[in-house]
Amino acid sequence: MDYRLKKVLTIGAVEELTGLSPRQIRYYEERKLINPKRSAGGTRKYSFDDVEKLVAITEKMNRGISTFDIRNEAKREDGSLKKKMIEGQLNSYFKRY
Amino acid sequence: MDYRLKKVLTIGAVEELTGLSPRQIRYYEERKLINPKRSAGGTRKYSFDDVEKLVAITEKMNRGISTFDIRNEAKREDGSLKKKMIEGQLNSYFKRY
DNA sequence: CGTGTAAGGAATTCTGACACG
DNA sequence: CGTGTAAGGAATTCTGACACG
Repeated sequence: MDYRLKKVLTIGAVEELTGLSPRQIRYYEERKLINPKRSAGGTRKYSFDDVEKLVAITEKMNRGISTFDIRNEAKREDGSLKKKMIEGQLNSYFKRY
Repeated sequence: MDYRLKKVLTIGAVEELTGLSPRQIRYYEERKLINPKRSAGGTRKYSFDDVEKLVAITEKMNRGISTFDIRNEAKREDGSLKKKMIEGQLNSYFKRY
């Protein structure tokens, strides 16, 4: 019903809206961070909600958080947020030095 | 900004959302009832707003109103609504008998 | 781990035209 | 007038793999 949840966007549209490459978008799907539908022919279909999730994912990736941790964060929906933030900081640290 | 105005849907998505054929969708564009954008490669890109317009157009077509009159209606934004409704009834009449 | 890329194929869309009415 | 369809081509997307690190 809500436009935000309609799975109608092609990967090209998502690419344009998020700035991410198709490779990254497909990879985040492989890591279960997003869950597009498929057309009868097999092409992926995303929602604007997926686009928003990808933007949030991108921010976390930039902070050095792994797809694995992002996945867990998403599942816990929040929970031990502080612990995760520290992990993020640590990951970020090891990446930079 | 608003999802409703983003030109990101392919004609296939619009087909699915409206139930119209690609032929019909392209024809309504030719008659200036909608105005999709184009990708760099030339594929049409529609918004959810376009989808809503198409649904409204479909209703009017079913009442026997011509694309020409629908176009005028859209331009006047309302105006002589009664007159138009009568025209619609007449068109509908001639189509049915 | 996260992402780029070349490869070959399949799905999607495009245009212009003929058809019917 | 409004819409279907076959035709040929171009744009878009898909998967699996190799590469780098």
